[in-house]
Amino acid sequence: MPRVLSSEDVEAFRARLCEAAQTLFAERGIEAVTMRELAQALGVSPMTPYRYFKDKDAILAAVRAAAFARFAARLEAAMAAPADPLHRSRNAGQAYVDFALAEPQAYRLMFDLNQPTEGDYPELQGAIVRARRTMTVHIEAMIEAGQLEGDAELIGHLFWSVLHGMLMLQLTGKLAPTIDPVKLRGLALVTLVKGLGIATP
Amino acid sequence: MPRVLSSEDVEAFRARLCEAAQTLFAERGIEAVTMRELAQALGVSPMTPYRYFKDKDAILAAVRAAAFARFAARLEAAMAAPADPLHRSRNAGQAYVDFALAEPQAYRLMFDLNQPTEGDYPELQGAIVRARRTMTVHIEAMIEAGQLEGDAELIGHLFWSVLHGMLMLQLTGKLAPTIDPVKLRGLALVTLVKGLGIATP
DNA sequence: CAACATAAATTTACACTGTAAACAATCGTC
DNA sequence: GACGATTGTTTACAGTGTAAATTTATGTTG
Repeated sequence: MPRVLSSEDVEAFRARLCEAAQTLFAERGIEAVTMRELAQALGVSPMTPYRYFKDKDAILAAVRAAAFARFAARLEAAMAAPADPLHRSRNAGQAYVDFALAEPQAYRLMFDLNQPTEGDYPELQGAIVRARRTMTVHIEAMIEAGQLEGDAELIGHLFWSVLHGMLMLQLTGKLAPTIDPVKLRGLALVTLVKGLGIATP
Repeated sequence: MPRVLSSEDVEAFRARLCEAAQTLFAERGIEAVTMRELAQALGVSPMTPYRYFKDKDAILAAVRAAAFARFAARLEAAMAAPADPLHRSRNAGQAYVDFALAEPQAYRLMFDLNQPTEGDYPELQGAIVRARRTMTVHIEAMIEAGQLEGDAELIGHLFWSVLHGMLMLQLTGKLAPTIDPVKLRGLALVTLVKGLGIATP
């Protein structure tokens, strides 16, 4: 117990806690994880996390922010390959789906309606803004390349809505048993490409 | 306290409880409502609801089923007016949005990722199946009318995904401040109509 | 009609949750 | 070397969902 904690130590503990929380969430489900479990996973007494986070909601917000950061990083990585805007667009969509299906609990938490609004957590808000910008960047590129016309931000939100809607219906088990999610995503893609008038080579 | 309860009485109590739950959910938010509050709202002791529902999840499932039933009824009503299939389609989409925005807490509960899967609650499952069928019926009508080609169920799920995705992003506050939800829905409509090749008069 | 059996409702009790408040232990500073 | 502040722990509490025991009230029966 050092008398004073460097801000690096504080940040390190927070990171360790978020990591442990994320792991436990993925294992046992989010709502099944308790404060005491979390503390025990860090080998620390039940009240210690409260020295580093105001309350449980603050922990969830930090985990959400980390998830959005990973998410944005994946999208950016998927668009780093030097391809034409249309292909980058496809890669981004695929990365979006891959992330949601690889880390469903994280995706759940990111878009959980029961979580408090992000307004109270600046770090989380920043992560969301970054992810959102990442999603519109390639639309702007397509517009600049003359492959598409319209409001980039609005079109980006349309793509986002379609992806999010399909994934949520799938993750909540609302799709009919006869519906193949892959086919659905294929239909969505060709419909959007045609409907928006995106120029295909 | 009659000695034996007719099944009508049982059903009546369940209905009263669901109604009270729905009201409290809309007022104070879903997760803030407790079993004891619910019982008190019915003028009954805290354990009495357990005579009519196995546990809290069963109550939530019943409320969800009722919400899906109201939802399906709204959609059906919106499509009852004798218009051509395309207009009925528009009306259905509008009714979908109106319902979600008029009863956001109900819509939240219906598509809450934290709720147990509907497999354990046959009544709920039936309500969902009915709502889903309602959503594909007008697509089939358009195909039969020669205004559209393709798999009706798949296309229905695409419409559903777009509506659900836009609404969830809006309800979770994930839309950028510069995005007007009405504009977004307008763009979605014209894009789907054009992308799917729906014949417009 | 009185006594009982039984189903409905209540009361009590318990394990568990998040967290506030009091407490103990440890280190840099004078 | 003693002090004061800060970290971590212990204790305590109100509130949750719900299991078990208990009471209450009624339809049936001797």
